[in-house]
Amino acid sequence: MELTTQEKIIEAARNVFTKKGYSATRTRDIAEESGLNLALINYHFQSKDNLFKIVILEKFEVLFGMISPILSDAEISLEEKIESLVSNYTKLLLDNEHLPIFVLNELKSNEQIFEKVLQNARMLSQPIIEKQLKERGFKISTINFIMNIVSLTLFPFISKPLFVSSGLLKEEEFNNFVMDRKQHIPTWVMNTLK
Amino acid sequence: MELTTQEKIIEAARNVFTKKGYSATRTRDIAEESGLNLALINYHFQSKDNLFKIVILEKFEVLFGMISPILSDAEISLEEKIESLVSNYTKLLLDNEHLPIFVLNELKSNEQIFEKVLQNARMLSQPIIEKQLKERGFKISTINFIMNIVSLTLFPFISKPLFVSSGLLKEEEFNNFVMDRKQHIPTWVMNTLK
DNA sequence: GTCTATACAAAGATAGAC
DNA sequence: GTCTATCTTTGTATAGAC
Repeated sequence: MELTTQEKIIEAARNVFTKKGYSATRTRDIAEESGLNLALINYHFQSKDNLFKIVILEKFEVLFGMISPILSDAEISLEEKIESLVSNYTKLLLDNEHLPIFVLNELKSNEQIFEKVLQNARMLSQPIIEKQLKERGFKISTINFIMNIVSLTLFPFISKPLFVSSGLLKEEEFNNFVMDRKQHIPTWVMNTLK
Repeated sequence: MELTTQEKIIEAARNVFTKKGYSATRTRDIAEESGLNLALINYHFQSKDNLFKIVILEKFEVLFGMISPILSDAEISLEEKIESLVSNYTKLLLDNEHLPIFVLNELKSNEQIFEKVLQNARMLSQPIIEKQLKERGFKISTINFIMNIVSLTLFPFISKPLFVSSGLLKEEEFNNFVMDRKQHIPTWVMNTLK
């Protein structure tokens, strides 16, 4: 548990940025959270912006890096792909509730930051999925197939504050709610293919 | 087209807040956008915070106000309810792309602001839906039913920057993409009920 | 009601001692 | 590498002239 100063700053930045977003985060918050002096942030990372880029690219990778390896593996069946995605995302987001809205919100206003990552084109075209859908005689487009899986899995986390505040869902029921959905989503998605 | 100064400020505030969020918005941006003097914002609305509350509550109402009237109407069948929600949302969001991520992101950090609105409990419990689902012998819970409709409809707009940047979807195809989904979502949702 | 000018506070960045 | 103190910029709010 011997973190260097740089690692301490990054770890604190992860917490604060993810919770409050770029603009609402003050470098002073990060200094406090890390227990370090304010000046050290600029000493090690030059600017708030630099530090933010490191954090957001890392979070982006965590959130969307898993999609392509799973989808593009020809050895994995459609059913297993859905199960794997839903299961991995549910697990990830139960531990990182703010992650999707953070990344998607910042992506909206900072598309240029992500260009480099996205140029690696990890998500670009999914010929394997297309082939698997075709072989089974399913008419749905690849993009709709992916969109449906991700929508049904991620959106509950994004809209949690809404459903909780409205009383439709209780805070303490939420974990059970998404764990229950994890079981159903594969069936639901397969039913959209017929 | 004779807008009062107050209306001009609110209109400008709507644009800037929705696009950039609360923290990233400077009152100077709103003054510029409205073509009015900076001092007028405080004269008419006392503070940035006050102005923001007006805008966010209004947007919240626009975004989620339509759900309950549709769902709680016993005269509307399940199929028609889904079609109506999907259709209304698609239309609304095609003209207000930033709306859902804006509201959901701010809701995350400002739940207290919405308490008053949510206490009206327009979404609180949906006995009609429950009855309709039961009558038809569908086993799905009310909350999953609502969540699925909203997820499949709203998430594409929230994740648009991601899919566009990744190349999976082209900017100019997006409108057609969601219009096409509008046709399919009712069928998909009905298939989750069986 | 509206504007100019400015006060005041907060936040990012840096200089220089240790 | 780290800290204290400080500079500069930016953002919110207000005073006072018109």
